Amino acid sequence: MKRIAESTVRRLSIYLRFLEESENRGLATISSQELARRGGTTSAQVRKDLSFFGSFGKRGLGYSVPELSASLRDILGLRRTWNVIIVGAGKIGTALAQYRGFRQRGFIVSAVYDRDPRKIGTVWESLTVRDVAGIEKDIDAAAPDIAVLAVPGEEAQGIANRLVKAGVKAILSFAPTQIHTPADVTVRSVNMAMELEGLSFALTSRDRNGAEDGLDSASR
Amino acid sequence: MKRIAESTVRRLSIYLRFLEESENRGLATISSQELARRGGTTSAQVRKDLSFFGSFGKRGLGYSVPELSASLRDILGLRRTWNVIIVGAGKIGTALAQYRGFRQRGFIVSAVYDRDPRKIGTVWESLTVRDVAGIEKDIDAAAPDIAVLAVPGEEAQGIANRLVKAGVKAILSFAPTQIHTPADVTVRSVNMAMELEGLSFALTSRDRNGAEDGLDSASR
DNA sequence: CGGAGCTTGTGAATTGATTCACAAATTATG
DNA sequence: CATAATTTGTGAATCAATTCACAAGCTCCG
Repeated sequence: MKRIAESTVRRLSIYLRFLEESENRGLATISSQELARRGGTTSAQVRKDLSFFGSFGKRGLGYSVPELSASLRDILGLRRTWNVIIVGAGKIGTALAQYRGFRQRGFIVSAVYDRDPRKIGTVWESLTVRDVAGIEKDIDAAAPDIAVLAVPGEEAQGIANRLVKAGVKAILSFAPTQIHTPADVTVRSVNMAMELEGLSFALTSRDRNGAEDGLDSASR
Repeated sequence: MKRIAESTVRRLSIYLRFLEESENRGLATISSQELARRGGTTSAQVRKDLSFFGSFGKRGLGYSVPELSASLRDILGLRRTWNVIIVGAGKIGTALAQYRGFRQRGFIVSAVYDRDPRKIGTVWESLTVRDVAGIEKDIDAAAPDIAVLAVPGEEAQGIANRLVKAGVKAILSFAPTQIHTPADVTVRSVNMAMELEGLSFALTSRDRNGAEDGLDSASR
């Protein structure tokens, strides 16, 4: 099977979000044009993205909203639930553990870990914070699909190594540093510092060059 | 001036993070090779990225750690501080408002807004939550550089429109939906759902294709 | 001080992603 | 039922990003 670009997968997510919204509003069909408008891209891009996975539309008519929704959920692997653990019960970890959106989309947080004895044992919404020291044993037993890494930068790589050794194959990292893993482990990372610096760069170079005529309108 | 790719700017951030770490450890010089290893890229990529902005190294020796650090901070616009407001005092907004990393890197959170009367007036770390109804007046007076959007998806576009109309030129959005703005406003967005779905896709297609031989090692 | 050993900076080549453009399929209309 | 109006799916063309590869410059050592 052909390798799918990450940019394509990101856009599929965006299309799905909008399709679900359209589904709720009772729309029956939608064109690549409209999907593109809302996703901040072009209709050719939408069709190309979908074409990697099959042929979902009807010429002259567009796509059936519920059918395309279902297909995208299928492609993205969202027909099942995923077992997620969160490592790090600091500001971010706490916010994530309580974030409703996770469960809503089938990502079930089954455990939260920290190393701070003052945090271990505390309970949020039916989840007890566990000691990170025992995480390998837990991973062995529960085989979580995804680990969310919400620990300070200095500790991130060390914890990642332990997670990988214990068998975790997917990591969502919030650490401000780059995480290295073997090729069979997928890492996505959210780096706030990087995003802010991207904005800082944009604001600065705009000033430096005098009202740049750039033409980006939708984000990323 | 040539347009700089977003991917280049993202990498500059990564290089800077590692340079600062090296600076703290007292390293004097560093090669593109080493920078690449830690940034999960190649030495040619590092040199190309830097070449867009000038010539910072010494052949045969590498880059001076403090000099390159300073140059990158300069390029990224980090020699000054930036005035940041946070809109939405929910889980994410709260976590962000208290996040030390912001201030550390020169992003000063000057105000937090919400529309919930129960939240308006509450205080965290010397910041009082203000009524979002009056945000236009505040923006007029304080001219914040960056607005962090941490409101529910349904409200995000509406608030973004108000921010833009009031003069905000840079937005960091945490909304799960795409935000549209005029070309002169830069938007970066962090979309948790998208990241999780990316992992779900990777895990699923790995299974579907039977232990894919992909060769990604560092994240994004 | 001369040669060996590195490492940068950068055009050229390659690889990858996006956009174009159009035939084919479908619906709507009179 | 024929014609006009849409809209998909997809090779080909273009545009963008990455990698290659090597001359040029610097350091170090004997």
